[in-house]
Amino acid sequence: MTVPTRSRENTRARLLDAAEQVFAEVGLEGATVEAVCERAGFTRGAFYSNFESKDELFLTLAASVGEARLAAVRERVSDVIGEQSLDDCDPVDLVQRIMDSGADDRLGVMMLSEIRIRALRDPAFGAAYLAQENEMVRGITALIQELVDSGQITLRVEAAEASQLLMTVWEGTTVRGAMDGDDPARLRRVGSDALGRMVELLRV
Amino acid sequence: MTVPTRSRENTRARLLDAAEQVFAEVGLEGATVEAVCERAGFTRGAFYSNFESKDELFLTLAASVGEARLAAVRERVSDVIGEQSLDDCDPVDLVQRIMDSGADDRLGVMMLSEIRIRALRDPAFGAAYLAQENEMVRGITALIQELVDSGQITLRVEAAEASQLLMTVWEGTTVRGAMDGDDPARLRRVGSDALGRMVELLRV
DNA sequence: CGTATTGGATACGTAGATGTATCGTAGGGG
DNA sequence: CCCCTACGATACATCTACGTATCCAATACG
Repeated sequence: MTVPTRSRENTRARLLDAAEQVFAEVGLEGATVEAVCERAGFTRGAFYSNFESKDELFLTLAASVGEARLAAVRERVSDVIGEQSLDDCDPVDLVQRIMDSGADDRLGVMMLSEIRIRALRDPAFGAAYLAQENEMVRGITALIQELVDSGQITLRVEAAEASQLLMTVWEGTTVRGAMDGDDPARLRRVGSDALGRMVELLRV
Repeated sequence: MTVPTRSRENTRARLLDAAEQVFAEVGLEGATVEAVCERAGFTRGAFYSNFESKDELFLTLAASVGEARLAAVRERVSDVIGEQSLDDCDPVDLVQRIMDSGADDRLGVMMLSEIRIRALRDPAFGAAYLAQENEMVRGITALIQELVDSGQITLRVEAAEASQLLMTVWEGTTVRGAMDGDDPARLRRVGSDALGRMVELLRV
């Protein structure tokens, strides 16, 4: 085929993977292009052949991570909604299944924090980030609304507000959890627990 | 007095102030020592005469910011508790008064984010940060417990858990608010509103 | 097969940030 | 009133990261 075999796409992917780790570990500003290349097993030559600058790399990576998160949530939501028996499921369990593994490992949390801090500083980027997150919330809202409509659960607030709160609590708890321990299992647990308790609060 | 008059303390304070702004704006790694000095109206000579490195400056600043936050919450809590008429106050209002202005301007949010990300990466620092935040939560818990004991309010969860949730929601909402608009008034509003709704959820 | 093209490596020049070593000066102590 | 100390400025050497320009090799294609 006309597609390059010493695959450009593959190189880009490896660079993006490496960048995700490095950015998470030392932060965007702290990361050097060379460090990213080294981890990916390339030299800076390869990098500048594929990206214009560290910033472009970050933007690309952030978009990729964001889309992956969004896609994951969408898939999970439609999975759950698709299940014929929406009735005999524990709502707490449902919400946990949706959010779990959004970014449940330490590095994921760090990378997300890095993205958020950039979103705070750069208005355009921030708008994009918020738009994406709103999409996630909409997805979850749809699911919750489904539960409400089917009489599975009765809420004390609107579905939209509930999902927004769940999202916020999940994010905050995950970050907090990542701060005092590496254990990924415990990290996941902490997030799930918080969500569960939050759901209980939201129910009538 | 034996205390230097071209006041060392004053210089340190000015440098810390400048650092807070610069760190918030461009991040810890992105900030240059020279930028901090320039904003403070000094040269790097003054800096290295007062601090060992940028990192030591950050640590000092973070400690200072943290202590200020903690002190503010403590003071507000004891103010509120001290008020003879704890009975005719709106609980929602109380909570809002406590948390409001913890870090309600854009720069404050950014600086806090910077501190949090460092807390994520540096275990020792993270432990210190969490300890401080737990102290804040304890203070708020005390206040809430007071309200519960006096029969002013009945909660669906324990006071400790309630205050932890309030803290999390407030932090998350503030960050989110800072992302899509500068307006400090609106920012404060957004935070307060979220707290208000959360309090309603927590009540029986 | 040989050749052109493309992906990646090497090498180099440059800019900016760091930290130190030295100097000048303002204020307090004798 | 003068000196001496401490604080901050200036000057300098170094180092790291960046980006570009050039070179080498592998692969697609005739």
